[in-house]
Amino acid sequence: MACFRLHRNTVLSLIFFIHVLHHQKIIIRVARVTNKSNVRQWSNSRGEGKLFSFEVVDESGEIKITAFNNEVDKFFSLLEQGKVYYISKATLKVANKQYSTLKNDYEMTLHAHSSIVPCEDNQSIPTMNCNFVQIEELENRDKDAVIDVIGICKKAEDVSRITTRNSREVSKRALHLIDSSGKEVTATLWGEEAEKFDGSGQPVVAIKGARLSDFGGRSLSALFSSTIMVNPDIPEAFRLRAWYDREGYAVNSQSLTERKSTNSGSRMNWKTLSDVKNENMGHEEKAEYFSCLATVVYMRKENCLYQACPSADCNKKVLIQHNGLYRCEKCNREFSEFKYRFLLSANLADFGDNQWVTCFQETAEVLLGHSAQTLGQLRETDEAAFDEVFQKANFRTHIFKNRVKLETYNDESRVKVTVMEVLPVDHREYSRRLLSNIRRLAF
DNA sequence: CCCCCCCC
Repeated sequence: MACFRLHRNTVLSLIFFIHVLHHQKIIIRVARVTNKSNVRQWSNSRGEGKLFSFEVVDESGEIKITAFNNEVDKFFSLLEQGKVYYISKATLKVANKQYSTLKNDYEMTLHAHSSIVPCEDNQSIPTMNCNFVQIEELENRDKDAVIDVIGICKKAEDVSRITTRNSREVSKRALHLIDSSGKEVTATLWGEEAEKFDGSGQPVVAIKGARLSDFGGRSLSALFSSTIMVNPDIPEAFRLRAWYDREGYAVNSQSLTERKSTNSGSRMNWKTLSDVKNENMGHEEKAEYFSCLATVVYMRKENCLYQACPSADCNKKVLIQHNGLYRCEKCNREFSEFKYRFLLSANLADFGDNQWVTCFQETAEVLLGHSAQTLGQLRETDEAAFDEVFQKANFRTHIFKNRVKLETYNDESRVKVTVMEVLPVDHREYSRRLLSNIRRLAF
């Protein structure tokens, strides 16, 4: 075991120790705690216990240090984020890069003989190695990049509880950060960080080590290893504060994170029309869903409307009787009136293929821009105007959310595509998706 | 000795 006695004025760095004292008990002169986790319990086949970890920085770099069980009791309350300590006799081991975003191939573990002593004389120790990326620039960074960001928290959403895929409950809170690029991004905090965050007074928020996600276009998510600083004592924060109070508050900022996430998120199962055929979508027992960007190239206007039962939740086709009344088989009633409903066959095309689809009431109304009732009356009164509605709706491009299912008529099976929703094309989001496809294909 | 990084 190596034991180094250091002079106060001897600057020995983390890097130095790593080279000299690999796999030995080591001493760090002084280092600042930049991030400190909560105490966490673990339990697995090898046993159970508790731990916490923290990260320290000195002039040479940064390293993660983990404390288990007794060392948790001994050191957890002593260590404070931002403060400087003498740390000695920790064990060095190779870091598992899979779980670390720190720029260090090693990490350290505290043990029974480790000692941590606060250091008051700490002017020379860097506060944090932040490399802030302008919010505007996030647009050009790769998904999953871990970046440092600083911005004014223009708005903090309320904390909420969500259930994860692994059915764990966790708190989350979304922050809307804006910086002097005039761009805005949503950053999500988790757990205790989400619960204790106070956004009053639109503070400067710096997040070191946030993960860039492509949700809603571009958004950020805090990791366990992220450090969240509110109104940090750094020049960037002062500059932002001054900018915001002088002019930034009035900027009509544009967010990189789309507000409406339903039509841009990864939930959408994007397909081209040829994908739908090549992948034999809808051939399974249960229906499949896909979204596509496509252009309407033809609509069968002849049979686009039918006369439906006028009762509230019945859309059954009615038949005119000899007595001039309309009969609904489902309701077993006759009515003097009917209501028009859409059942529109349309042919959609994208760059590679085309596809017949069926649009019922709501989706047909979006495509044609008129209610079934209006169009039904128009057909009766002004055929030219009726035709014009179709002329105008044709060759329009939309996003279509569809359902595909195999249907059988007279022993003949064919795949039927029903449009569930028609959405406007968000060209920014669409371009981003194309770019991300290109990136993916480039691998 | 942990290693969870989440949700829309």
